[in-house]
Amino acid sequence: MAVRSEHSERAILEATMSLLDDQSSSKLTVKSLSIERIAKEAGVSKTTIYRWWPSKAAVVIDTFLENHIARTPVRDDIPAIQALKEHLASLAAVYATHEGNLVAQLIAECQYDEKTMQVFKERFWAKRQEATTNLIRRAIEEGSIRKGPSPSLVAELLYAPIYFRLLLQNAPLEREFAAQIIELAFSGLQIVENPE
Amino acid sequence: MAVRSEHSERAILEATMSLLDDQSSSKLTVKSLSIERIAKEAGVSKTTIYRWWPSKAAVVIDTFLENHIARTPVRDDIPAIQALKEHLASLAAVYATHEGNLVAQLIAECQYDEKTMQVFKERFWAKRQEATTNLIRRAIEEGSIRKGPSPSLVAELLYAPIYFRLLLQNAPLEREFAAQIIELAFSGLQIVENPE
Amino acid sequence: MAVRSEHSERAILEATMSLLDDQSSSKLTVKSLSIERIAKEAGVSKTTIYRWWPSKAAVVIDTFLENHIARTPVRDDIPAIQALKEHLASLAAVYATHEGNLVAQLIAECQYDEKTMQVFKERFWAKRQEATTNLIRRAIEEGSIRKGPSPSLVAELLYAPIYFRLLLQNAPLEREFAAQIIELAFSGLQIVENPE
Amino acid sequence: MAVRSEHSERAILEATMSLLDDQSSSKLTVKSLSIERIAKEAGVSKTTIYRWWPSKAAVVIDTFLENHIARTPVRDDIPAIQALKEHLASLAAVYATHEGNLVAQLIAECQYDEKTMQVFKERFWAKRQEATTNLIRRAIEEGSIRKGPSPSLVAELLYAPIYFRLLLQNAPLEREFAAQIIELAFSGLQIVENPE
DNA sequence: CGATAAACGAGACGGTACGTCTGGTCTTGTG
DNA sequence: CACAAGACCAGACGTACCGTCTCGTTTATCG
Repeated sequence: MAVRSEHSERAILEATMSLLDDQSSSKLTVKSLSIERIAKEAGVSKTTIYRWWPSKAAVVIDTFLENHIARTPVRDDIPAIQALKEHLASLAAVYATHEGNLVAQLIAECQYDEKTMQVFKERFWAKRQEATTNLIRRAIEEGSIRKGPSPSLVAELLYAPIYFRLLLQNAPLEREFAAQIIELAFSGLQIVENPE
Repeated sequence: MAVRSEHSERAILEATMSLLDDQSSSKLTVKSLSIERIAKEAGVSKTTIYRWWPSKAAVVIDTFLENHIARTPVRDDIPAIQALKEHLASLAAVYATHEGNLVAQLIAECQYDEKTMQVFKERFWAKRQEATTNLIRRAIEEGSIRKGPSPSLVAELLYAPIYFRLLLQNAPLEREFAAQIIELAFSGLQIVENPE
Repeated sequence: MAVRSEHSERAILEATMSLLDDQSSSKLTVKSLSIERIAKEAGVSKTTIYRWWPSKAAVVIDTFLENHIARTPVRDDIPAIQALKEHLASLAAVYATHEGNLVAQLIAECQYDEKTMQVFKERFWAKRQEATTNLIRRAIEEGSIRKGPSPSLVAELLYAPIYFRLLLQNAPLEREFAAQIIELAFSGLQIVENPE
Repeated sequence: MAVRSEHSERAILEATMSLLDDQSSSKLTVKSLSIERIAKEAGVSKTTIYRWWPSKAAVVIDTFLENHIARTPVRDDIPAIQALKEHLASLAAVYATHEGNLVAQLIAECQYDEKTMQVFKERFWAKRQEATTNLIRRAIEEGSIRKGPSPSLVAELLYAPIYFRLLLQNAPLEREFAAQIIELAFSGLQIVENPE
């Protein structure tokens, strides 16, 4: 009834991170990150990795996702509307880097494997969704967003374009994109009757 | 001066489609679809596939993407606002089926390979983007959307949530989702000053 | 620290032998013996073969060459001259069969690949050359061959015609051919002055 | 009723020769000389080659074999014994070069294909055998070789060692080797009883 | 001379095998 | 007795040639 070796775990996560960073420069991908490479780099046997993680993606998630969440926080010490703007802008900024690639590839990995999708949703999306929905709810309470629309729907309307660009690459992800989205979503598309 | 064999091409596309459909039920993926299998199924040599398609993804794109575009048309014989609603609703409906899975996996494949992304954008996205941007432009001209915002930005705001749900699966894709998005985007999030 | 699987090795050698024998009848060749076929026949993955043998020829050598050496022995329990005669005769006899074909094809294979030649020389020729040179040396010591000529040169003079016929097929290899060669080589071509 | 295009034939033979010479330096082989490559190099279609030659080896034979025969002639304007010595020495010299490699590889090719062997024997060996047997016969008539042994057997005894070294590479082929063989074959291995 | 039949270049085709790679499982011996 | 080391099966990868097979397009007699 031996127990997970702390040393091995650390070695594996560190090796994974180091490989992902090496690849940062040379434009390589999560796909090119094999369990064999991680094992070799970590000085650990493949068996050990397979024993504790169900898939390569799970290792990657453990390696950097929490980190990623920390780097794009949803602040609750400032007005909600401001927190929203900052958060979206920081998302756009971070996703424009190699880290964005990793997230995109992680999402890609999820399309192929139900279990990975599950893990991804539990470890990443659940937290995000909760935080952002709360943020919108707060914005409504603070009077920055009108009452009525469901907070989670609003969250989707605002967040989706960021991920859309991340994954479809129809245009580069820039900081201003976040502001444009917010502005457009706030003012709406409807023609407003001339009130004069 | 020989020329592409129509027979082979048809066999390849049909075999691919048949494999993708078989896999529909058994929950297999584009990833598990190998060129060798397509070749065998089509009674064709691998060489022939490699001669005409640069990658597995390209075959898949040829197999069903045009079809997919045809099945979710952007009509120009009806008012733009109505065409927009119908188009988004049909997208949501189609992406709720196995076909949605295929598109999602295709987008996933693109995250791993620059060339595939290129092909995907040329064969799929370019058409879509043009059609939808034109649609928004027409809606503005027809007076259904206020002047001002860039048509392509509007298109992104409206389309993104559909793909967001397709890829992140944070909630099921339903027909009504399209309507909700449109309604929200039109009315906007801003608190409107009391006009009277 | 795992180690070569005895089971796999045996399976591979047996499969190879069986394929070579099947081909014996239908006049097929070492060339038509692919690594893929051996792997399939042996129920083994290609990787395993490539792991332990550098080339197809190396597998074939391991499969039958030692056997071949054993079947055409150089005896040291009888007078050297007699051992020589028997050995050459048995060589001629064996090379007249399918086994001769295999040896010829192995030598052919060597012409195309330096490494294969190396392996062949180490595993086959080194042993043969040593044994035959020693045999000649013993014959000299026993007074059956005159002192003077280098034993290895003598060995070449006697052996070469056998391989010559094996490879050039200018005439069938028959048992008597060995005796003819020996007789001719012993008596020499020189005109001997009448001594009376 | 068109007829073999002289231009194509020349182009094919020249392309083959050029490829063989290119490969001379980089230690490549007849095996690596594909019909496709010859066709491309010659600016000719594969069909044309297949129409006139039954195999790659046949092309190679046409390309350089006659040339090779011309370069190692059996002279009949000098005493047979001297012609013999010169011929064997020139064989050894030529076979020590890249040309030797080509001959060796041609002989190798013959081991795999009955038809190629046939062509090789007709185009190369028949001529050689006739010439050399005649040479020995002449040597006997001139009194340089004792009467008795069959001329063709003598020819084999003398020639075989050259080809033996060419194909087995147990030692380098040097000019002196020819002389050593002749000397040994002439003096014989027998112990000569003290005559006086 | 104009018809016609062959030889031609081009190159697509179904195949076979190559040698490499990765994934995930199984085995062995060591600390 | 958990682990590293790594052998194992499986099977896809993309490439190279094979020999066969249309395709039009020259050529070059021969009727």
